[in-house]
Amino acid sequence: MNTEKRVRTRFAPSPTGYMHIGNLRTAIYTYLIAKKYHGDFILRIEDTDQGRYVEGAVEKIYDTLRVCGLNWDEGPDIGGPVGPYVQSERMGIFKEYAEKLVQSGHAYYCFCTQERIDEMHRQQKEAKVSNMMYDRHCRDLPKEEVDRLLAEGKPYVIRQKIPLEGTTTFHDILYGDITVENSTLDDQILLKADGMPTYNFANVVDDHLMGITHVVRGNEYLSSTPKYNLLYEAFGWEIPEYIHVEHIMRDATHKLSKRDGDAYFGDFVEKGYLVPAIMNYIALLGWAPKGENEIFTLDELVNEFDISGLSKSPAVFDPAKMTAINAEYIRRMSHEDFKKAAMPYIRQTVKREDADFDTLLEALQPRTELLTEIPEKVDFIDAVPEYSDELYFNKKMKTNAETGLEALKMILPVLESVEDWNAESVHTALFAEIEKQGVKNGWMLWPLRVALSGKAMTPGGGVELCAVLGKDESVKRVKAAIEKLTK
RNA sequence: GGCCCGUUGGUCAAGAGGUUAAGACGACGCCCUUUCACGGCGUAAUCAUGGGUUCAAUUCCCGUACGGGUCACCA
Repeated sequence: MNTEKRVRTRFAPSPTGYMHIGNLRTAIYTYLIAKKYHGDFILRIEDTDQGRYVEGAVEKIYDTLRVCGLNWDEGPDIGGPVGPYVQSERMGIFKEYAEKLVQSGHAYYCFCTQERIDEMHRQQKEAKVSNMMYDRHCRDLPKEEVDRLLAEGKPYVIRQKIPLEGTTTFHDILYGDITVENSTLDDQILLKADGMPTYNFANVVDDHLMGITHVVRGNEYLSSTPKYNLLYEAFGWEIPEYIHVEHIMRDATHKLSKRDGDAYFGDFVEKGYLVPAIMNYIALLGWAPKGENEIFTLDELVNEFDISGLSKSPAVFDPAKMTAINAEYIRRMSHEDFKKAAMPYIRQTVKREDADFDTLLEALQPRTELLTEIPEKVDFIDAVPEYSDELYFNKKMKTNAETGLEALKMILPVLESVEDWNAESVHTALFAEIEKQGVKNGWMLWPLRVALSGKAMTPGGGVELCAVLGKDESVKRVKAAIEKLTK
């Protein structure tokens, strides 16, 4: 990769809705390349399609990029030396450059009506034309004719005049040289009838004017890149380095989709994924680090990232792997951070104030993969849910409702006798009793867990639950369980 | 359909003309453990396919299959 010049990359989304996860990944790679080489990361809004503009979408882009820590050095909101950074505010520029191209013979006015184009497409389809392109009807209109139509005020577009013969080769850092026959390239529209540029044109002009050195974008642009190169050549501009990244798939044949609720950044935040974990995982989808570590903060990624680790084939999104990474992030949180993150979820099902939340959080943290699992995990704290006596049966512990009753009757006086109530004192007292009775730990503690929680799986065992619930509540629950089993 | 791109375990993937073909997630098993986890240890599982080139190919070349992308006054 050529880094002689100051590296400048850009993320150029269209304000057409929410932030797609694939788009976000492109933003991450784009950011990383800029930062890795101490260059500039630029945000540009490509809103040249007046019809697709979505209210609030620009703010959504800002918000997402910000919470992800992908801070831009130049952009619509903060300005910069080569603004404006919103394409609709640059209309005059594009028209001027399109006309330059007409003058130099690399583009031409086209007065074809939409009806004529539609009819042409219809006929091409009927004739089963394999490569449907504009038929170049206006390509060689005499100058006088063009001037006359222009003077009449006839609507027009400006099309790129692709060479009829020869080939065009472009270079991609990942894919190497790619060559195509010019005869397969369409005389694409550069300037639309409404005076707005197409993406294909605006993109080239802006990337040049903004001094972009490395163009990072989705692989769907691979096939139009030869046309971009022809444009750069027509202008006599230096061609940037291209890095096309493959798509993220739901499975081998489908892209992530809106319908499955797995396409947007916000979907995952809602599902309880931590933002750094999402970033970490999607960075890994289509890119492999050199070493064996897989957990990286954004800053660490800046150092670790290397273009050579990018993949040329599509990657299937694996929710299980992202969950595992999320769990790793949760485990690595400090107690305080976890508390801050988890309490709102605990509060969804726990209203009481007198529980020992620190003990609960300690038990919860290594058992939590997704924050959204928490409410269900702690929903027994306010009150024991309805449960079946079957729960007392545990093959490994050799317990059942009968032995459970026996154990709980032993436990009750022990708990009542504990003075200074905490996990340690309860543990000491209970284990003394276990030894005294000569029973297995589980024989005594499994029923305690059930009695306290009405669940087979809880954050922590009987001892921790005692500590969490407090003496009065624990004793009360054990008594209630004895009563329930006695009936 | 034309053109372009791709194909290493279930998934993400490293890798190199000669390797026991990494690692992670997942699965399974064992250990630890008062459950579930966490942690530890281990097992199974991969070079799409047919031809070349070569002493040697999963690695290089060609074809085939499969998959993806693109063929808009959308980006």
